[in-house]
Amino acid sequence: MKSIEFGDLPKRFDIAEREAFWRDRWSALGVEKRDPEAPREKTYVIDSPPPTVSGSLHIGHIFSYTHQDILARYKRMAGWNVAYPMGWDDNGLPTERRVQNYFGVRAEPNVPYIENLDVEIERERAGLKKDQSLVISRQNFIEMCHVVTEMDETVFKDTFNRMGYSIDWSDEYATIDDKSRRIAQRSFLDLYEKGHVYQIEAPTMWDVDFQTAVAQAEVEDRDKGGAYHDIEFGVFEADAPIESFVISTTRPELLAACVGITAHPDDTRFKGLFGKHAVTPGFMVKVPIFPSTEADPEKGTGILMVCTFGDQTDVTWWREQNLELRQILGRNGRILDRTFGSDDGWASEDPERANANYRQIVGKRPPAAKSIMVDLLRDLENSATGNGAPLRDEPRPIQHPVRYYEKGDSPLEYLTTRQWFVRLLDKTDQMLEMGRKMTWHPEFMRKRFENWTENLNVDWCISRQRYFGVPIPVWYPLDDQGEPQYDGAIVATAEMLPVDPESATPPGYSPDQRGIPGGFVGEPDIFDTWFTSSLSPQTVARWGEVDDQMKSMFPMDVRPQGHDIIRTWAFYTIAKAMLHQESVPWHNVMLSGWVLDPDRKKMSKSKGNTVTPVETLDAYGADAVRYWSGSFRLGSDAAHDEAIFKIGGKLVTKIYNAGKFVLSQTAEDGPIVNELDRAFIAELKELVRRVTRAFENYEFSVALQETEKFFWGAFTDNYIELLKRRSRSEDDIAGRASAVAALRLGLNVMLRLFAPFVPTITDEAWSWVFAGETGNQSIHLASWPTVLELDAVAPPANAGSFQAASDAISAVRKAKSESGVSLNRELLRLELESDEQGENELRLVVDDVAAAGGANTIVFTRGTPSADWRYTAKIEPAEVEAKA
RNA sequence: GGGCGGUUAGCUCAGUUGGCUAGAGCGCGUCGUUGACAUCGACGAGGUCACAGGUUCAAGUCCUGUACCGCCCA
Repeated sequence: MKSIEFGDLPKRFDIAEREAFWRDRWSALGVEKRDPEAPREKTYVIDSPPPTVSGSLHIGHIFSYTHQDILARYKRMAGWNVAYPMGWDDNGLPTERRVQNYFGVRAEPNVPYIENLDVEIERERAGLKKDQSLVISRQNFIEMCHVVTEMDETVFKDTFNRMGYSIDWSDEYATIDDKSRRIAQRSFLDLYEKGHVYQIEAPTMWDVDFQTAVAQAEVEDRDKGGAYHDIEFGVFEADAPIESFVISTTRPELLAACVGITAHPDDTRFKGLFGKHAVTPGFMVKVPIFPSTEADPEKGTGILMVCTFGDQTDVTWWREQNLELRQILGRNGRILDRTFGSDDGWASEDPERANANYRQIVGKRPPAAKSIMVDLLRDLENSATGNGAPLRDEPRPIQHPVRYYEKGDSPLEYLTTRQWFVRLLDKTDQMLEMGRKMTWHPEFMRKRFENWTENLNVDWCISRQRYFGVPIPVWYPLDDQGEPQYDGAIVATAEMLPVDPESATPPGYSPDQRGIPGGFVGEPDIFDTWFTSSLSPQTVARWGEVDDQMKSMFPMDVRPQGHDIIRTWAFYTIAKAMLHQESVPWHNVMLSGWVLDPDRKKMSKSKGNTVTPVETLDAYGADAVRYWSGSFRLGSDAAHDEAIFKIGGKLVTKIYNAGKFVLSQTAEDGPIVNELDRAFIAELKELVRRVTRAFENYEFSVALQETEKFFWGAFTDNYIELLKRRSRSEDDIAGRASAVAALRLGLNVMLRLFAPFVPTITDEAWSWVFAGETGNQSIHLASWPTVLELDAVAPPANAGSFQAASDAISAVRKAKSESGVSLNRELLRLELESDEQGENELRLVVDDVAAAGGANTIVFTRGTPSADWRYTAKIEPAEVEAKA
């Protein structure tokens, strides 16, 4: 029997040094490697989230990534060929913003490309001040995005490695790399062929700062202060005012864009107006008055103006009532230069006055335009009726929800632009069906997916007017006037991918035809970043590539992710798999909660309450941080609690010390024969059963808790203590062999149960003896403990033996503690009071109890157990051995 | 306004399909400790399981309602 010399191991476990050692060792042993040749049914595929590369990881990332690594390590030990890839989501606005801030640059079209651009030199040349941005070409900008994402990826990778994540880096990808771009464009081609995408020029939600369209999923409501402005309109018949009414609006700056008036059909106050025309004050524009059930009689004055466009209902009314389009807001969020009385849709009863007023707001942003409009409406000259100033009262402040792009700082506007969409509204039933085919952990998260799907009201807008992303692989022919023919879109062919239509030439054209009449023009837009990241399963499985592995990897087994991106990442991924493969993308979805600060607030950079993982890692080590993460249920939010890192650290120390102790015990080889040892193994068997079941149900925190409880309680506090004498006995050779064998088996099994949570300390302890015994160089290459494996040990004569011994030794400790006798003092005689059953149960293991209690003899007396005890130990002061 | 989750010891959280006396860690108190472990051990105190009804032989657990906290959506 190989054992260790206790003194050979350091007194303390050097966490930082050993974690570094084991990271290298795992990678040398290829612990994380999958076998690409293994069949699908032996493979367990994790669709791990590619983190957004936009600066730094925070502790919330670590929390959820740890959950998936715990799963990966468990599945690997349980015999699966685990595919655990990692990607980087470097597309999109977060990266662009970071580049803007990091380098102090801004991209604009029609700026020449500079080779080997040195920002500092160019800034100096342009004479820019600190807060001014250097304007650069799109291509230079994209190059900088690559530089920044590579930098960030290195940092992220370091942290992931320090956490001991068993990521298979041979499956690494980035959403901007060639393969991802090819697969994203392939996705578009497939959707185009199947008729699932379309482009349309229509009002869409628009962020005026980023100057791009946004999708429903990226919109959030924010409660903002605003004000109702009561404005009088005239009602005209035969070009003369016959009556008037007052509307309430929070956006008087859109008055020039007013194209209609509406009120609820049952509203008796306004019933007589329907079918007539109103005239707007200030601009004297005639607009129809129509009924609509969408109008809320309780809101404002009950009658309101319809503008192009104030909100989503304006869009609906505009469409349904076939109203004029009078768009006054430009893509940059400023009021456009328009002329009343000039062409169609801009008629006015008094063009001169309209234009005089309008000129005052041209070029302004909505807030400035608003205050100018309010002043204009205080002017009686601008009344449509001659009844006095159109603004009837001072503005009335209110709080109301305003729609924002989640990453934006200005309210969203509705602008008519041409955008590409994926048709999803007609497929919500199929989406719900897909949702039901998957198991959600925890189950209630399915509801969030269903709610979102049921409430979807716009198709998925996938085009973005940005730079750093995957180009939409499309060109448009130019007619004789050089105008793009959008209906004749030319889609790239499969062989061309990945392709940038801004530089590549479409089939059937020559490069010199770009931009000239009769030639072509490339689509300048890129995809929504979710369009690419929603293909993570297809990307990892190399869908459509020469080394396509869809058959051995798809559908995947599990998608781990945060619950905040169910409506985006989960939703779109399910949509893509449905549209492309007519399948679910995975069988399980596993949702981690958030990390809250100790005041129960969500950690975020803006609040300044974030904790960086690196400082936590430095303080406690990876195993302790993993312990913290593993102790929370899926889906539930976790407080960032220093105390739990400390407990994790204590567990690491305890495993180290218990391991050292157990493996330094020596004995002849021999079977596990003693009653107490067999009873202990029987308990261990039950533990293995429970922990395995918990893992299979994705209940990692239960698995950890069960193992931990057994380890501290049954194993270290009781079993080891009960065996201390026998495991060193000089005369009970068989008993000693049995004790040491059972101790080792117990340690061996528990190390494996702990391994997914605390991979370093368990592998360290494993390496001392078990690695050599089993031939498994790492515990992470060893197999998961099974009940079958423990069946080799015969069952105890009495199933209650271990419990009885534990209860009895507790009673002895209690008695010693209460009579102030130190625990290791010898007793000449120990009296144990119990009922008959208690005595019988203890008879088989009484020697171990006596040894552990330091009692020379145990005498049983009869008593009736109460709720609190089965055994009562009685110690006479005279029977305590004097101190040596 | 709709949906979801939570409310258990001073704190952070467990509590499987309803079933003996509601658990753990931290904190607190007392005691102990030089042959695994001071990053320690033992023992102890501490809970009307948010509230009100109901189902049941039996409810922290199931049902109904209420309150508060949080999240998602409108």
